[in-house]
Amino acid sequence: MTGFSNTFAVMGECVDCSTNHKKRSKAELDRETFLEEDVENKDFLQTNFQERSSYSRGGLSERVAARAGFKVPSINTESNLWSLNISSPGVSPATLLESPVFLSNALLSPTTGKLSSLPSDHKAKDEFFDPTLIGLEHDDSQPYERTHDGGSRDSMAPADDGYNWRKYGQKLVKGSEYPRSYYKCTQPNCEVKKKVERSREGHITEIIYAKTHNHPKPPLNRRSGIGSSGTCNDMQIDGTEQQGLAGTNENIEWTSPVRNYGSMQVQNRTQFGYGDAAFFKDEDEEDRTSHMSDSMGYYGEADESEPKRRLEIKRTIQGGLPTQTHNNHVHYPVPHSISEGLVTASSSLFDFQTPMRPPWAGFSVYGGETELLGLSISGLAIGQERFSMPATGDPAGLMLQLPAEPKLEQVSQQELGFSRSSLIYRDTSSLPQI
DNA sequence: AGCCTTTGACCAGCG
DNA sequence: TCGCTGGTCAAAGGC
Repeated sequence: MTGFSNTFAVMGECVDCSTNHKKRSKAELDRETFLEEDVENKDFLQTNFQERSSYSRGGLSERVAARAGFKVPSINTESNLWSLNISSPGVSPATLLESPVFLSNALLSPTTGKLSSLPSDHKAKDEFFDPTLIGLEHDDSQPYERTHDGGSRDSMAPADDGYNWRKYGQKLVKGSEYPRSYYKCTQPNCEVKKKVERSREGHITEIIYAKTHNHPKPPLNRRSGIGSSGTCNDMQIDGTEQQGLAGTNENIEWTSPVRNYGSMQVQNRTQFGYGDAAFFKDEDEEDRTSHMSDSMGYYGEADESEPKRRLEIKRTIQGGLPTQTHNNHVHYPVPHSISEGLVTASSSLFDFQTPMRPPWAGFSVYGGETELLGLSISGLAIGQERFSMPATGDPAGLMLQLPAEPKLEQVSQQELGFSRSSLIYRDTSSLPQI
């Protein structure tokens, strides 16, 4: 396996975790006020799964952001927009979104619940985790993406998410340090646009997508081929059925009705789904539970009976959702899977909120500055192995720095039982408990 | 030739 | 009505 860049980073806004944070707008302050009030709600996640109103206003992402310190993808279902704040020098967020690290359940076959594209041997696994394929390899000499024509242009290519974009404008937006670039999907009749903000160093600080693609991703030999090169395109896919599924991860073998369900959700909501609470609005809890499992592609072990699984995934829900354990030590559902499919995205949230998850399937964020150090990311559990990378934290920006070499750990099938392909943010035992 | 970025101008919404 | 702001247009030029 080639080495990982040590500059891979996921950075979000730190919500009032230090007094040295940058000045914030009134809207941000108002939001924080709202968030502080909401901390009183211990079951906020469950609430958000059941209450569309708060969810659709982006409350969930903001709450998660408030608790996790990350600015997570937010969804505005009314405007059909979502935004992502992410900084990844040399790694396009879009690539990250599609990488196995963030794709989690996307690897599950919606039909069988199995990892449809799972390599069967070590070599294959290593290849699968080739960081060049998932966009984690980073050349320090290229702090940002450039167009593939050798970087002769001064411009930086938009975050490559597999689609072709044409820049049609750039503007320095008030309140933003950096200019905002406007891109349109070059596909005829596709109205998808995105706004990208980059820092002076070329780091993408924000991406906002609008609307959804009404076409599959173009072939790889398109003009702009950075980032997605080989990411997910080597798997079988029913291309005719992914119409409307924005950025469908080609790792998924869409062969079940779940595909249609997912497609419907994406078309009606947002390009990158995150959670699916609204879908369950009019359903009773059991149905909701069932749909959750469907939507997230989780079908449990192959030898489990459907009623048993239903009863189990229900007990989960009824058992409460321990989302906050201490004042400053919080286990949060982090949107680790920010892939372009709602099926995947919805599952990620559920994975993180469930108390059924194995003990390592948590993500801790500490309120103090130094406590972030030592935070680790355990990645995609694949087959019998788990991919993990110790990370160091940047207290100011919540930047997680990954070491050169990720670590593959053996993971028992039992551990993998609940969510075998989920990316796991794990708090290490070395982290201080407050 | 085609596709892209750049960039100033224009437009629409809002207070 | 006016100014501000974000978003878009379109001509020019590069690759």
